[in-house]
Amino acid sequence: MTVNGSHKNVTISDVARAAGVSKTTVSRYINGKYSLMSPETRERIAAVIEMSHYRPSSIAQSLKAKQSYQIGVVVADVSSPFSAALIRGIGHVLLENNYVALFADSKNSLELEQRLIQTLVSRKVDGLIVNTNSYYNPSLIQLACQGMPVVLCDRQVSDYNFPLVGSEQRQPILDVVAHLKEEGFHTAAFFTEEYAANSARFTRRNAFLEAMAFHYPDQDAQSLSFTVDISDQAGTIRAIEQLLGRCGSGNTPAIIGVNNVTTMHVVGAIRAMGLEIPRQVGICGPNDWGWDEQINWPVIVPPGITTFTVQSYEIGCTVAQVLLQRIQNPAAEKQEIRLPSELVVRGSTRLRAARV
Amino acid sequence: MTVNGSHKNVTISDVARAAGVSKTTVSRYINGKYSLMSPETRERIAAVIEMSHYRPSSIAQSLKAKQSYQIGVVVADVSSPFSAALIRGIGHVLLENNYVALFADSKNSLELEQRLIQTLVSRKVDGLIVNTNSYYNPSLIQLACQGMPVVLCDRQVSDYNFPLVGSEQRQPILDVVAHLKEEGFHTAAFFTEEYAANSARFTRRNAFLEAMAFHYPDQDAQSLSFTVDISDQAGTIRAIEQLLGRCGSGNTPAIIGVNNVTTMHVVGAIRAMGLEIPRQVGICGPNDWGWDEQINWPVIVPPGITTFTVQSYEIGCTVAQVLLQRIQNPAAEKQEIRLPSELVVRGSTRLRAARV
DNA sequence: TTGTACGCGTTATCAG
DNA sequence: CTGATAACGCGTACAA
Repeated sequence: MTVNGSHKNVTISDVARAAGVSKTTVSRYINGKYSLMSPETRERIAAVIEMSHYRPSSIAQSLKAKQSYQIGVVVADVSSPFSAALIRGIGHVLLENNYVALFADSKNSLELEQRLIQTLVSRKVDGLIVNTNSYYNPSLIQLACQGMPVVLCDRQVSDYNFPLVGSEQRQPILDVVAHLKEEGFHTAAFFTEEYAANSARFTRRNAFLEAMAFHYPDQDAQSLSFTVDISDQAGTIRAIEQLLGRCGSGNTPAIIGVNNVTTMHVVGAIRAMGLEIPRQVGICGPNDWGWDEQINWPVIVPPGITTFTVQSYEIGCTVAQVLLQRIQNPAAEKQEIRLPSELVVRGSTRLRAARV
Repeated sequence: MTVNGSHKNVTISDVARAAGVSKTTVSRYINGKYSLMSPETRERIAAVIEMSHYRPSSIAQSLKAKQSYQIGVVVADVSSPFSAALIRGIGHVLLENNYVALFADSKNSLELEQRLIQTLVSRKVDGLIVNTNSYYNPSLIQLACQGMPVVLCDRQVSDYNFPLVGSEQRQPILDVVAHLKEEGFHTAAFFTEEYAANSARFTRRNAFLEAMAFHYPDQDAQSLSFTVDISDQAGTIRAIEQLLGRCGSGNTPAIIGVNNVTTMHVVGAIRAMGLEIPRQVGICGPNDWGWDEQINWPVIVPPGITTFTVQSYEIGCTVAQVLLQRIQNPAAEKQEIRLPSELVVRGSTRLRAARV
């Protein structure tokens, strides 16, 4: 049928010629305006399209329509489970609406993020979903001011009212600290990556401070917040040692990880130290995996890791929907949507049971 | 591309008019042909572009150039670690070459895969990277015959010689069975998802059979290959019980998972049964995580899971490079590239040490 | 050194 | 019911 590689792309004109009609009619056929042509022409066009494998060029369509039907999606880290579930949700909604996603991974770098956004903008995406790397982000604000529909994911930016979809940040932390107190942990500690430029981490940390003031009023919460580097296990081990030293023997602290990756990093450090969970130290954190994931690490890692859920897949669906709405109606009021979280208690914080 | 009333999109004509030159000259400026204009005009154009935030429309450019500089990437399952690392690799190489990726997730469904590919094709992607769901895939073959550059990822398709980049399948399985024999496991078993339509799983299974014939010639390898459903833990538990029953008490079998997800699923089942690893049962499998991942589950899950590495990130880089080459030179010889694998022994198969 | 005119594939407008 | 024709934004022979 077709000859080597060099197969010319069949266009609407080719179809028109072959069917003996005009481009206009073919265009009408493509757009389903069958009432504007006789059944015979319709048949004829259908046959030609079938045989030639003709597909309209969405590039030309975009040029004409001034819409690309493409959405730019910039995530901070594809390798995080949060991003994976997010991408699925976004992809699902976009596909249903005949949009396509241009995904890009900013590798936790603001510089790369900006470069990628530039690229996507010049690709004429109709809108942008950004899981940004920086709370201070003038270039993103400028973009929005120029009329680009932007919806943020999980992380807010200062000095501009972006629409945002993310998970609830404060309540789950309050819940988890209450739970730790109830289980009899001597104190709670918060292990976070650099949080200054990351609104999600920042907010969680503040919630931790707030919860500590309530449940552990005699503790100095500030000094129980440790900033760690997930590529430096030795440093994390030192932090844990410091925490244990402060509690004194016989007293068990619990660690809250700021996110999934950090929590797992801390688990690794605890295991490297040979500590017993939860008798010597408790551990818990958010669970970014989407609900349908097969590798459910909090269950698999003994004795089961206590988590609070993050509905990453649903966040993806929602953020895509919000963006599409915004594209249709840019004047709509900007909303900030927070999906609820749920505490799932597992062995890693069941201190009372472990003491029996 | 959005025109939100406030800010019309500035085109090359606008720039030309504002700078008092013709579109041609502006076009030349954009494409860096500075030798074709006087320094003054160059300055003037630069100024206008700067002030107007003009960016050439890559849609119009694509229409003209008959190249979209877009690559379609269809993965079988974004939520698998393999895909995440793969996407990173692909994205990295494409960005460096001024290409952009249209990522799509086929959710392990051939039907969805085909639909997605249709979408991508009508988007006029310059090429396609596919981690396909089916070994029998006429529609993909047809596409290739029509001249679309296609490079496969890890999974081959029958009856057509596609270029492919993936990991080595046979050798690591042979190595791992040899290792199990050496550690004194009574037998090895292979736990796989449906493998008939998946060349990677099929090949690994065959390698298992081959290795068994060599290292465990007295065992019936066929019946030691279990097909499991990762959404059915009860079924997997039954399979493990059957395996244990066959070995008899005092004899320890080891399980090889066909892929990362299956291996973790089996670990979950083993834990649910309360079995001790590796004393009562050994477990190992491939590790799809990219080298730079932070959540390194084989290390974190006690007693450490023996794996053979899959260089997912590098596979992504390579597959993108191969595709770009193919786009440049469609007549080039088709190659099948297999990246090597390495056995990493951890506690989950250290039977001798566990018996001491 | 700069500009004119046309075409890329599609759709909307208007005229039969 | 059908079809010419003009855009959409850009690149490029071909002039000047």
